[in-house]
Amino acid sequence: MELTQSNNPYNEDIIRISKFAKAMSHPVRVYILRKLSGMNSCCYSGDLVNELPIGRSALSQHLKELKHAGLIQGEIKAPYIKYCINRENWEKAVELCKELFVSTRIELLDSETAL
Amino acid sequence: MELTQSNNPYNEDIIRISKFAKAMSHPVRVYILRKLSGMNSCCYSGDLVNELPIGRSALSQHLKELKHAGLIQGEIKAPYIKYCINRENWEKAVELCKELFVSTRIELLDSETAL
DNA sequence: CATATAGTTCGTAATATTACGAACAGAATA
DNA sequence: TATTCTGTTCGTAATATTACGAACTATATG
Repeated sequence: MELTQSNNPYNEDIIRISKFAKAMSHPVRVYILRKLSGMNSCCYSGDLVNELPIGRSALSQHLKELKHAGLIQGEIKAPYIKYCINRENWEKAVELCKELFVSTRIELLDSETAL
Repeated sequence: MELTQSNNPYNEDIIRISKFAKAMSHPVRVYILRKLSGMNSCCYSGDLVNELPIGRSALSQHLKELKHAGLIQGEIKAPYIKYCINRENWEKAVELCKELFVSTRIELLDSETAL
């Protein structure tokens, strides 16, 4: 099958979901997102280096990738950089997941009410 | 930091989420999962080859990856193979996402009620 | 049995991911 | 100003991902 403008089967949502998933496809990045996704949570690169078995440069690359994916943002608090979730894009990701899981929405709601 | 048995920061959930995300990190695989995740939905490899700009062998690799991740399963209906979602693992993935998005649960519920 | 059909596996090549240490940039501090 | 601290970028190497076509397996069909 030939890919043209008119018959592109990968719509905007599919591309967004795959990019979001790619950003979350490494344990280090999931760890960071989990840490940051709590209400008002933030952290510094140094915190992560102490918690994780990874070097500073590799960690910096992971942070860069999460920034590039729009999922986190860094605020300079010299000499540190304070990282936190990019709420707008994070909620967009939540939306996309919700849409994908729409067929299992019944189960989702069941477990929500059980909380 | 050294990684030992006792201080492994990547727990089971983190590993599972990253593996699930990896399985969803390519547009072809998101397309397949979206197609199959609807109630009682299924498809054949031939359907996908006709819908997507990808060869049979590459598609087969993507299907293999989704199978390996436990997200889909194939049932032989010779000469075809009928693919569908592996509901058990799919719902586990929903659980993990829900847990990750727990901090944005308020927004999630808001949009649920709006449906 | 010969052939066609559906799909997988293999071999290969191009590109992407991941990690490390060294070198670097910028700000705080002695 | 020299030094220290935090974090990024660069260069490099190992490994993983992705795609293709050819060859293969298995089943259905003439």
